[in-house]
Formats: sequence, structure tokens, C-alpha cells
Amino acid sequence: MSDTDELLSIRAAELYYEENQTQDEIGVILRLTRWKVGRLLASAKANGFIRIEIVHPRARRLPIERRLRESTGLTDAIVVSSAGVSSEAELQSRTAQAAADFLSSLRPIPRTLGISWGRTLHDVSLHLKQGWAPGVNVVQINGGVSLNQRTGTAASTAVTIAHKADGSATLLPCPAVFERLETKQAMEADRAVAGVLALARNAQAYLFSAGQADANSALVDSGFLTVEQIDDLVSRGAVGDVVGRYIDANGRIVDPELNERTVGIQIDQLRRAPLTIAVISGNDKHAIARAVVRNGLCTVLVTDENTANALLQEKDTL
Amino acid sequence: MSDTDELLSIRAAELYYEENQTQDEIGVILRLTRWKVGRLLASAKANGFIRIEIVHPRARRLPIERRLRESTGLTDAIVVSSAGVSSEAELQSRTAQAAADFLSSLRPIPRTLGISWGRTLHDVSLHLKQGWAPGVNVVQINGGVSLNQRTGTAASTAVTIAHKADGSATLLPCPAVFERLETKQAMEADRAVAGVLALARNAQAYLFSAGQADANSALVDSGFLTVEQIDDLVSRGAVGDVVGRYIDANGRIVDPELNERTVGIQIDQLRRAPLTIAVISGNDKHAIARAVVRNGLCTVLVTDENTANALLQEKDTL
DNA sequence: CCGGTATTTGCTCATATGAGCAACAATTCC
DNA sequence: GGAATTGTTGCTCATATGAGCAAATACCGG
Repeated sequence: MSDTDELLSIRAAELYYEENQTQDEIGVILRLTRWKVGRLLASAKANGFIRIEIVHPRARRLPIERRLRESTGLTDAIVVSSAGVSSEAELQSRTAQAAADFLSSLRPIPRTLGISWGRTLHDVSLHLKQGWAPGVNVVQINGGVSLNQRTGTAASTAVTIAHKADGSATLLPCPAVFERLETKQAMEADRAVAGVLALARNAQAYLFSAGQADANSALVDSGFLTVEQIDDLVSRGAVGDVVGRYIDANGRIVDPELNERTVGIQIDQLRRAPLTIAVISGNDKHAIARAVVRNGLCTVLVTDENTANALLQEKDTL
Repeated sequence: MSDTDELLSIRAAELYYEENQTQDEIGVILRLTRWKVGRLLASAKANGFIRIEIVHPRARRLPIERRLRESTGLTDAIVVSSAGVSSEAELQSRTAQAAADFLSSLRPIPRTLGISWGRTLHDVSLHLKQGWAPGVNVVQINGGVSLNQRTGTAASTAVTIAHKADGSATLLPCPAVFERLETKQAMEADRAVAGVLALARNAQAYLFSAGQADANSALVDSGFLTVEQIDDLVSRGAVGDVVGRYIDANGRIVDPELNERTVGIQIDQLRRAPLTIAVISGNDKHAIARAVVRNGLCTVLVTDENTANALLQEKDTL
């Protein structure tokens, strides 16, 4: 398109989108036929000069969702818009809301839902509406009873989700990681714990988040791991954790020994499950999001626009 | 509108604007009639959830231009969009381009055009196209021969504008400010200088910029004033300068004595002229822009979106 | 519970717009 | 210079959309 046509297309766009003139009226003003105006408008769009954004906390980015589905084989992808967000927290809240929406609209409604715990899932639980489902048995899929107040959220997340669904919560009364393998094995042998784990393994759907491998991890916060241990895991290729287990970019367990001492369902059980919903948002979680998606650890990803774009970027450069 | 309708309007907007579905198709997806979809879309727009931006260096903001004209009595207002700009310099360049465009499209073409000098006008001169007018006599309206290399731009701005119009430039071979009143009067008595000033007073149109009153002023840069003098002017209410003369928020000369020692047309001559084009852009120029517009120093304002919004804001709070 | 008011819905009809096509113009290549 | 090709223009026609209106529904004070 000629240079002067480009300029005309901008003038036309101003009159069309900002002044709500019809293409006919614009034609009179710019001394063009209305067909020419239509073509200029189309070219302005094609050249990307017209940017249309939906600015709303609940806005999603459907084209990105579609590209994600196509390029990753995910069953579904939910991508919340980052248009107009002013803080990372706001973006995470939007993502949690979207996860709650997705969960609420899920058909058939899962009878048992396995969940992990953490800030993200807690956020999701708060965004669910009372009565979002008619009775769901929520079961924890990894240990979460910890040494400090963070404990509360693990249990309360499950209880809240279950309560709002007029259902029941089955807690896993157990730390995330044991120091000694023997203690862990003993614990798992316990009837109560074994029962919960069996239930967890047979859940119809899983909802979980993931953490980036760094000093801010919930596992460190709760006292299960030290910053030094995380550093060590990172140096061995860890990008983050899923249900308390640290994986590398290829989805492999980084430290099998540590993995053995970790209570909860195995990564492979997630891989095999037919419906696994990962909720991952935040600029520091791109690496772990990539690991989760690339290695089939989830069938549904709920995330934010920035993270989604990072995943797509990645695909492009393959 | 109900809460659930708001959410529906966002879903509809996603399908309409991002997925290019027809309202009919959206109706099928959301289980609504197509009329309802149309209404939801309209409400999304009315609620400001749909943001349409024209992202292009030449894009203007017509609604803001209109509001500016209506609220200030300007004959014309040109407001360049700040969508997608990454630096203040880029915004100023866009504004200069718009000023050049406006000048080029001016009818009737002024036979003599009075201009001031400075970074902004120099920028405008560079953006003009060769042959933008068939012969214009460009005359400097304030002194500009200075003590250092900045000199060049004052003369070259006039020469460039004239040259590109296949016209002639009449320079004012004279400093902006004299130290002694007597010297200035002697200079003005000189036939050559008096002739240029007479020409300047009778120009059919004026093109000028304005400077914020601070240490970065071109007057300081060129050595006509010291930072201390500026500080003094500011303390006496100066907001900036127009054709080398410092005015306060009410458009009044701040220092009559200094004004007397300044060479060029008077502020009142601008006020009386039928076509005076002010080009003012930049976040630090809101105050001087306001003074210029509020006190009728220009009939046409070329500015950027941020400055224009600042002017409108101001009006709202009156 | 009921009459009246306000809001929402489904519709008709006029208008705005995009797809597709033939005629035309411009450019390239021999 | 002229034929071939490419791109552009003006158009017809089918479709999408918004305005306006009557019917239906929801809301509210008694």
C-alpha cells in the first residue's frame, strides 16, 4: 500500500472509530468512494494500526487461548487479559477468578476433586461462589500440615472449596516433606493417611498450581525446605514444584531421594489423569508453566496473558 | 445493568472483537437472541469496556480536538495520539510532524509567515516536505542570533521552512535580549532591523512554540538569561516564554523591564493576529500551554494528547 | 393480590458493510 | 512500443447491524 494510502487509512480510522462516522460520510470528507474507505479501514486493521482491547477484570484472550490449545495439545486453555492491570497481584487475582469460573462451569461436575495448596489455590477458593456445585468431595493431594501459620491455608482452601460446593473435604493430615524416609513410609502405612492417598489417586479431576523454584517458594515459607536446598535443586536443573515435587524443564523429578520423602500423589499420576487443571500466573512463573505444559502435566491451563505469550514465544522459536 | 449481564457483555465482546463472530453466531454460543447480543455489545461500549486505539505515529485524537475547540474557543486544535509512544522525544516528533501537516494543508497559503525559533520549530521545519507550499516569505519574529552554536538552528529553521516552500527567508539579525535598553533601541532604529520587524508585524500567519520557565530553557541555553534570572521570573509568577517573552498564568508580561530589552513582536501582536499557530508538546509544558490557550495567544494549537488532556482537566475543575 | 409504571424482549425495517467480480489502470518484460 | 501481468477501482448483491416500536415481563406501592 502506498505511503499516502497509509496516512489516509489513519484519517479514515479516526473518523470511523473515534467519531463514529459511516464509511459513506468519511468518503465525502476525504473525497473517496465509500468502497475505498472500506478498503482503507480494512488495511488499517490488517496493518495492526487498530488496537481493540477489552478492559475488564473478567476479560479473556480467546485468540491466545486458541493458539495455546493448538500448539500444545491442551484440552483447554483459559487466558485472562492483562489489559489495565496495575499490579502482579491483580493479575493473579484475575487468574484465580477465571479458574473459579472454569471450575464452576465444568460439566460433568467431578464427584471428587483433588487439590494442592498454596497462595494461588487459596485465592481460587475465595473467588468461588457459594453453591458453585451441588456437592463435591474435595481431597488434598499433597501434604500440607506445616510448622507455622501457613498451615491454615492448606486446610482452609480445601474446606472452603468443599463448603461452597455443599460438599465435603478430606484433608491429608501430614507434612509435605519428611526428613526421614522411614517416618514417611510409616505415615503412609497409617490407615487414615493411606485412605486419603487412595482417594486422592482416584479423584476424577485435579486442581493445582505450581511454584517457581526460588527462595519465595511456599515450601520454604512453610519450613519444609531451606533456601540452601532450593539453591541446590536449582543448580541441578529444577525450575519449580508441582504438588510439592521439584521438576526440571523436561518434567523429570530433580531429586528422587527428596521425592521419596514427599507425601502426596506422584507426578505421573497427574500425567495419567484425564482432567488436570493447572492454575499458574505471574511473571516469575513462566519457566515452571512451560515445564508443566510441555510435559503434559495438565490438560487444562488457566493463566495470564503474559505467561501465555511467553509459552507461545517459546513454541515459535522451536 | 445486572451483574450477570455485564459478564455476558464481556464474553460477547471477546467473541465479537477478538474472534470476529457475528452477533448471530454469538447468540447461538451464549444462548441469547442476536438482539440481546447487540445490546450487550452496546452496553460494553457504553461502559467503557471496549477500548479502541489507533496506534500510528500520525494518529490524532479527534474527540479531544473537538472538546478543546469547544471549551477554549480555539479556531482549530490538532492533538496527536500518545498511543504507543515510548519516549517524550517521540511524542514531540509526532507533534512536530502534525504541525508540518497542518501548515502544509493551510488554505489560503499565507504569503508571509512569522516564526519564532527553538527545538520544536526546528523539528517542524525538518518534517515539512519539499514543496509544501508554492513560495512563502518566512520572517523571524524574535531575535535569535546568540552567543554559541545554538544560533544556527534559529536561522536554519527559518531558512529550511522557506527553502522547502520554494520561498524566501527574512532573518532578524539580532540577539533575543539586550543587556542595555539603549542598545536595543539603537538596534531597532537600524533600517535593516526595523524593516524585518515591520514585516514580522504584518505577517499573515504566525507559527511559534513556547518554553516552560525552567533552567532548560532555550534562552538560558543560548546565554541570553541566567538560571538565576529564570528563578527570579518564576518567583514572580512566570510559567514560560512565548517569542522570548516571559508571561504568567494570566498571560501578562512578568518583567516589563526585561520585556523592553527583548527584540521581536509583542505578545499583544500575537493576540490580535487572525492566525497564530502554537506548537507545544511535552509533559513539562502543560503550564505554559495553559497560559497560551487561556489567554488567547494562539488561534490554533498543535499539541499532544497528554497536554490536551491536562488542558481539558483544567477546564473541568473551573 | 392488584393496578400501574418501568424495564426488557422480540421484532420489522432501513441502513451500513463486506464479498466477489468485471472493467480498468499501471507496471513489467520482451 | 506493445503484450502480459499485476494491482486497483467501482460496482452488485448478500449479509450484518442499529433504530424504533409494540408486546411481554418485572417491579413496586398500596
